Amino acid sequence: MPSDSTFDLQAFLPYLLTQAAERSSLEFHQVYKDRYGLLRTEWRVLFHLGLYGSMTAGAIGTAAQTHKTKISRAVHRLAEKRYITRNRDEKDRRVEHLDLTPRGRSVFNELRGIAADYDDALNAQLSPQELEVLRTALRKLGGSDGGPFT
Amino acid sequence: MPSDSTFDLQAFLPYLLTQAAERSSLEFHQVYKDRYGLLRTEWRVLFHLGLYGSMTAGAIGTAAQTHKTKISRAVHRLAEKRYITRNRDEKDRRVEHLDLTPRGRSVFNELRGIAADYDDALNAQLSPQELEVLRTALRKLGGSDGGPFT
DNA sequence: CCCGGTTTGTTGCACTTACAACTTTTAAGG
DNA sequence: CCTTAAAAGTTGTAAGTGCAACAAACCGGG
Repeated sequence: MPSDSTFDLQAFLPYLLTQAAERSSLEFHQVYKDRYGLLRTEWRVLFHLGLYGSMTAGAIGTAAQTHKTKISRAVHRLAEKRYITRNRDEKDRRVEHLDLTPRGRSVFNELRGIAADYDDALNAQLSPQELEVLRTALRKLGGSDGGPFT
Repeated sequence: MPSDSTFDLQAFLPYLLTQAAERSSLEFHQVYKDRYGLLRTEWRVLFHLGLYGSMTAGAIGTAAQTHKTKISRAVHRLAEKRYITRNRDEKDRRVEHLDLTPRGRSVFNELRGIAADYDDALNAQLSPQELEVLRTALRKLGGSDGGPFT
């Protein structure tokens, strides 16, 4: 016998968000996984370096809201694949500056194109107004600042 | 040196969705994990049974768009914890009908209350109009029907 | 009735992840 | 200086996940 309350799973934001996130990531995930053997965090590191240039592991972790152990292992594998280089900072030798190799940049460029196309396909499902509101709302919910959390 | 294109990670829907989903699930996840030792899929199974009554593993998997192996393992653990019962269908003995035990229902009731409160806190971050559009958009993106996929 | 094909669900294994503990380096105080 | 604390990453281990292979039950035609 079902519940007697009015709680609606189909209106519960964390549930809806997770469903939409998983579904919308799936196809693109398949591409970078099948073609380059990349995991999600590796893709994220690659894209941060490709879009924003040289960064440290910590900076990427902060920007992507990803735990440092995940970043650490992603960096390790990307370096193993020769997609990035790691250079110790001479001033602060705890830190390494990460950069794409030519090979890494070429992978990034290809994936960026695919991502852009894929994003277009997703966006086509929604009206421009919906998209605008959606992005604003997602930034509020996903941002590292404010909110009912902390 | 950063990219020369206009691709914007902060506007890429799968990225925004994943960030918002992870962040918005985190606190509630912590509750059902710490208080009842439940994993996400176990919570989902519990909520489906609590809200919609007796279901089979397959039906839950379809409704929640979750792979059958995850459902299978979640069901196993929920039964182990005595939160649900499993009853073979006499007509089709491949199938089991799953139901909450009194204990399971009590856990569900408590979590449902917490979820409702939590949802309120999330909703308070957005205007009613934003919420309306957001839910509509998320259902389009997360639904198992239509879309640019398949 | 029985053989191949489907459906429902489970399991083995390789792989990924989370969490805490750890190393190395830097910074701050006395 | 020397001690203690903090910051940046790394690693060990237990646990969860994905994928493919599997068993069991059903279904339909010959």
